[in-house]
Amino acid sequence: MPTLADVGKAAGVSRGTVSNVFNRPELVRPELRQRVEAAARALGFGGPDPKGRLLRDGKFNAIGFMPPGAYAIAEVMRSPYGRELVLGVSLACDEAGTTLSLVNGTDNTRFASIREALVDGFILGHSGDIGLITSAQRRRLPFVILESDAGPDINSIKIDGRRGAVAAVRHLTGLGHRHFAILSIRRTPGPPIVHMPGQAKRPLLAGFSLDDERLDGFKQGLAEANLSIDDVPIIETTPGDPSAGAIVFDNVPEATAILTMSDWQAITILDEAVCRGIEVPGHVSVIGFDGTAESARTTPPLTTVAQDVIGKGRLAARMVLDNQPPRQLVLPVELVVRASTAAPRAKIR
Amino acid sequence: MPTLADVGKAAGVSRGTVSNVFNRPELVRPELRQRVEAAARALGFGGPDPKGRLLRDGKFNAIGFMPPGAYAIAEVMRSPYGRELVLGVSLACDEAGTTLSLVNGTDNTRFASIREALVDGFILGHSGDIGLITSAQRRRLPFVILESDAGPDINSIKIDGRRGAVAAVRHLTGLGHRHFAILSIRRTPGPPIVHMPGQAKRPLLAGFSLDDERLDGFKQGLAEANLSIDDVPIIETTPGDPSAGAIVFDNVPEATAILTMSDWQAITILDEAVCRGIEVPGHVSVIGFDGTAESARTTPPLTTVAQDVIGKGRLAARMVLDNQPPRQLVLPVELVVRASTAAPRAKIR
DNA sequence: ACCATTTTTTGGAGCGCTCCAAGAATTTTG
DNA sequence: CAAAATTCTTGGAGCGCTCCAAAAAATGGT
Repeated sequence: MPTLADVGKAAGVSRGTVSNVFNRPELVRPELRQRVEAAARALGFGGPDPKGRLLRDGKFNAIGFMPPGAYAIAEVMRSPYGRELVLGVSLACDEAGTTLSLVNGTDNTRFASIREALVDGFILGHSGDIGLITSAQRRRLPFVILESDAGPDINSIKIDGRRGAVAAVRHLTGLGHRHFAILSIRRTPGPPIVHMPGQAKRPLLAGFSLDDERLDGFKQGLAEANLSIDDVPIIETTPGDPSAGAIVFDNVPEATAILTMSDWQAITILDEAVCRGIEVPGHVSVIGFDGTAESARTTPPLTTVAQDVIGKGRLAARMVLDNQPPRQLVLPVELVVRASTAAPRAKIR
Repeated sequence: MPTLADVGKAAGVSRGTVSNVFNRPELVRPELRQRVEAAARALGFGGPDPKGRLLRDGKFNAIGFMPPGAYAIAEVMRSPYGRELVLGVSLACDEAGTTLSLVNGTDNTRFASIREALVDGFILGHSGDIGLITSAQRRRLPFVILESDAGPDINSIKIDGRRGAVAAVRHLTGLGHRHFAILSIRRTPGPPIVHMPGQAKRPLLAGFSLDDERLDGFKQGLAEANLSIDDVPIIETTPGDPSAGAIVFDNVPEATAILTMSDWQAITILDEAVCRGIEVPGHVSVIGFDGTAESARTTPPLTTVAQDVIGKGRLAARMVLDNQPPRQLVLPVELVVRASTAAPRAKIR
């Protein structure tokens, strides 16, 4: 690979002049410029190597997005929520002329990824892993963490998940539902976990604030209707697990209403319901979370706890781009009632 | 920002030793190591700055994805096709432990972006702009261009658009359709362009091989049914233009079948049809392109010319990651018949 | 033709790091 | 206990570039 110096030698000029030819051509005499350009062409030199500039200037002109939990970029791109989040981030990046790096973080390489990412700041998908946060702090770059309580010194953005969860339950109990199932999120790879009532270790307050908060909201909503969350089966699946629907229907056939943690999960339920000839909302009501574009297009359209995912992504990007003093934002949610919920009519089957 | 040298000074050791503490801790005596670590902590040094390493090693460990045409990252993320493409790329990146940089390329900054992207290779979304390709070649990095004929020296991957287009038309003429409208892609920002039959400059062979090829396929398919593409109105809209449906219905009310260049466009038509009370496929048949996941979820589900978008993205990433001698791949397409096409029944209105 | 300006070109300094050969310290061996 | 072997630590070199102050060349005015 030829360098500026090589081209300079070939053209009989100095390193600095060649640099000028490429970066501030107006500074160099046209005749000389042409000679240099010819030399560059002859050597197959395609412009100054960004590595050198980088070291000099110290700016990557990029922000990094690190997938939530232990998941990979591809899993983010698969999820409706993840896609909208990335879309929002990319919107802000487009505006700022910044590159968006989707930083890969597999379990063991995650910390290294944070240490080494070629970015000027980053966005951490939610994660209960405190190590990640300290890793990020060490890097001394602006960053923001999503859907995680990380204290007052750290940029964070989250939605009011508790309120959303309460609203979801109120809507359903208001419709007359008394038999629920909750589809929660399993944060580690693996098959679904079924927590039936009465079992010892129920997944409340497991350390992931996103889920905790929503479960707590469900609990509160149920309590308002004199129901106890302890009587409600809770099933945890990884976000896109296609078997979620089957597990729920198999384990909780008596449920007339299913609360989920994401539209994606709700869609899984809908799909399985179609397979089994279970009518939604005839036999069972299903409620999503996030209010992604997909939720409006399902059959039937999903009732869901909507948030502005795109706006959140954009805001997150702006936060790291602007590098202001840390703020903790809590964004509102809104229950969007569509056609996947109705008064209970009949038991399944 | 403290550097290795600063930490070294503070701990009374050399730069090199500090580097070893962070990169090959087993080489340095535990006692010394701890002293260095303490010094690092005291100075708030969070590990060697990647910039330095980068210059030394010369590998970014990242590949860049540059949006097709003149569009921005956000526009890619909005389009069903773009999302699946990026998903495919990210799949390969996950496997390779590589970062995926979504490189921003607005019109004028695009060439600079290619020159400066901090990547080891890149994927160019399709583009008729030959300048981009030479730009990419100058950079001397492995790259692949999508949906573009770029000659034998350049990695390229495309689908067999012509065959797909022919299949789409055959399907519709076989159903008895004689009145078509074509929704094509406008490559420059701006409002839709309507080309009615008999007008001078029709958009055939405009220089963008993706569109050209498909239009050519439509032409061939129509010819097989003794129809001429010169009698078919062609409307060009930017990929996500929501007004596409309205423009088509307003300008070509007699069409019983609408051919599009993407599922996204077809979905636009479907949406507008709902607004106007036009039945699909009762009043008009609509056919998509790409076979994205979305196409299966519309109402009615779309008949579409399917390709393996995710596979294509993955393949593209592998190509630049592997850096083999240039290849030109043409991937197959398959007509997927769903419910958005049927025999013509009645004129609209 | 000469000096004062203005325009061009130059090359040193330094960005932060890792590699590596060589030197220093320590441990082992005879 | 000295010499040999081993383990640690060091600091120069160099990655490719841009900035900048200073030198060189060109230009203009008299």
